[in-house]
Amino acid sequence: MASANRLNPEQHQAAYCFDAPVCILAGAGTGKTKTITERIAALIQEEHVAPASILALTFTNKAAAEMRERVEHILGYQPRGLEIGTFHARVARWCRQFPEAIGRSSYFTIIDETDRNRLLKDLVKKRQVPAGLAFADIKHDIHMWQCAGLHPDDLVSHPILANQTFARTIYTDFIHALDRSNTTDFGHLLLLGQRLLATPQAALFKARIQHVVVDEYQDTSPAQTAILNQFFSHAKTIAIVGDDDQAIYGWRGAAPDTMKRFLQQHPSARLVKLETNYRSSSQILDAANDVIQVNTNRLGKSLLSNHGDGPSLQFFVADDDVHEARLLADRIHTLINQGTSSDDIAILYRKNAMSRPLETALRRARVGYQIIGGIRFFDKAIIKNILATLRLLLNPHSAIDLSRFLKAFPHGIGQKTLGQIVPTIDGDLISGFRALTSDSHPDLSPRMLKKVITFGHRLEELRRPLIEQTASLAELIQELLTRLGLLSQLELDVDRQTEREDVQDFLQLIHQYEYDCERQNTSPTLISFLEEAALLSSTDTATDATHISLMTIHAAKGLEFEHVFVIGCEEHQFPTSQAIEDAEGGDTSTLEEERRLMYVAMTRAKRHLTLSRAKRRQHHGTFRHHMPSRFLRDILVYAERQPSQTFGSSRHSLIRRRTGDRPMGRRGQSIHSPIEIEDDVDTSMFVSGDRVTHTTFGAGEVVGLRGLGSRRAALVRFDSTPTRSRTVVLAHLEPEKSSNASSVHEPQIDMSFDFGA
DNA sequence: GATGGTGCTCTTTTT
DNA sequence: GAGCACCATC
Repeated sequence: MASANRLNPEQHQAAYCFDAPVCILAGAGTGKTKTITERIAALIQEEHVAPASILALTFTNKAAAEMRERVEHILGYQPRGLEIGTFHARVARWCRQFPEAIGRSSYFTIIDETDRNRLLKDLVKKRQVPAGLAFADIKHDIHMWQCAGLHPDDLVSHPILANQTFARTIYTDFIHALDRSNTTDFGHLLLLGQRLLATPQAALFKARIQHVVVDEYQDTSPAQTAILNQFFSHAKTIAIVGDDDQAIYGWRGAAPDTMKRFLQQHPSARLVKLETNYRSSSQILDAANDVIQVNTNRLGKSLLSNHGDGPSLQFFVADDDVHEARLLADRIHTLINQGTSSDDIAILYRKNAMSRPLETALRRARVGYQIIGGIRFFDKAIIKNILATLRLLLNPHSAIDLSRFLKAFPHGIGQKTLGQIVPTIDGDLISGFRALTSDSHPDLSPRMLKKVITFGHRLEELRRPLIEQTASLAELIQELLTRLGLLSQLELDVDRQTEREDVQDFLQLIHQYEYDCERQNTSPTLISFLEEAALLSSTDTATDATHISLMTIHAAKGLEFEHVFVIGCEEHQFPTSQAIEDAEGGDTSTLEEERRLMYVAMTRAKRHLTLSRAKRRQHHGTFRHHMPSRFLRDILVYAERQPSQTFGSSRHSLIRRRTGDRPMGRRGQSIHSPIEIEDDVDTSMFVSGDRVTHTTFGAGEVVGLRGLGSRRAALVRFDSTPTRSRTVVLAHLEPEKSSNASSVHEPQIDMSFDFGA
């Protein structure tokens, strides 16, 4: 039992609890992955359980891969049939086994968020939208129903608000459209899984699963819980792992009390708390606890550091977002020069848009970085077009993919004709390009009809080699892209360098996929490749040791770094405006989630945690001023209650850019020398309202800023043509001499958070 | 039907 | 700062 020796007593108790369901409350950095991998290995090795009877569900593919690897490492061999994966990936696999049980045929496809929204929008357009109802609200309602595991049929008996009836209609249309086009989206996939597990076809397979392990249980939605319950009812052992303080997916339907409810549903369950933190210094944990302790209704646990003291936390205050990015880039540049490895450094932010100034600053400082999440490779337009083409050829019923295909590769058939041949609502069983070859289109002119039919036959021709798999996948796809003319088009166009590279990367990826399949003794089919592409999460990218990592806090969940920088610690950014407004209206749940998010961010750090804020930040082209985040205050107020600690060794030292007028006054405090900023030519030079002069158009006023390809531009209303604004390149603009416009935007209130001065 | 310019609106977070 | 709808033009 060598493996068990590596566990501490609590971890051991959690891993080896086989006689009752166990709820493992695992704080950040307490070795929960280790505990569950040991558990899985122990089931196989010591309890002699068949690997195929174990189902382990994780939140990301990356977590699943890591878990599988670690289990294999402990066992020393690859267990056969072990079901490890994300909810979505497992469910998709099961559905693929019994497609007809859920009203699908083989080769059903999974559409992504963008395509789903496009479909929803189309459906909304076909109906009479009630006045005052925004698309966002409809989308939100449907999303929430899907998370709750509710099918449109369930809504008949389910209480809904009066203003939700239209959304319900659209939801019904939406499900019909998915059924008809043999597709599904992320949300519906889980409902299909739920339905599948209730069918006789799945009974055998369902009974096979006898041991269930669920990671990140605090973030499971009711739709996911419903699937779990199908196994919980007969499973011999159950282990759920999670941390209610790290529940950050409420907007995806996860209730913050999910863990608590598991305990209520399983009265015999044992609660095991893992509270020894092996990751962070006590300074970091203390500060993180200061933030999280404000929340009410926690299951309650207190993390104790096993690492002891570390350096103090650091704070930066920057003038604006660009300045903040530069300060960080400088600091990181220095760290790396001093020998810190790049993969020990991460910058975390609340939302993706915050990465832009960072990217500029890091490039300038010659610091290699990679963005985890953000725009995925598979989200790039050119790749999406190729994927849509492949999906369409595989699944001729997919109207969504047909529409995208025709936009990407014009065949003289536009959206109008498409609308006439592809019925998206009501009745018709034919859709997608199968609709093309059917000859009953009374609305079309004979000329158009001929065009459409020819086109349909062409697609059938393109389709055949893919279905019959006459050559390797990579060859087939290369051939297809050649026949569509895409490759020659890209060759000819100088401006499409990036796209050319992306397509090459894509083909390379297919090669890689075929190679991987070969190694794992599975056959590389197009459908399995597409599925992997669809379900690959944005955070699954492999990390690279020569680059620092940039990501949202959500994407950082489960990761750890020696140095963590959390930027944008400002009211209305973090916490978000929405959370602040909700709280003012009496609903503190979103604010509590923001607080947990800060807790997650802070506990990613092992030894060095730096928090920064900018006094003003560019929003949609204009600057907005922000007060320091209340979370900063929660940390610092607490620090002040500890007067015995001198600053140099205290938990909270301070680095602040000297503004020249007021160096901070505390004894022993370190103040960095002033940091020079050179002026940059970018949009932050101008803000809306600035008076400018253009080399040809003369004087005018900036009304907006925008990007124009790789160049930056401003939207200017010129005095000579006051009725319309013009987009002009920044290089042609100069601030009008007398202008004082930007100083008008100075803050009315700036607490200039003096951190205990 | 395709294309290109223009001016709105807007996202937190993602499987 | 991007995506989108809308319009004018070819």
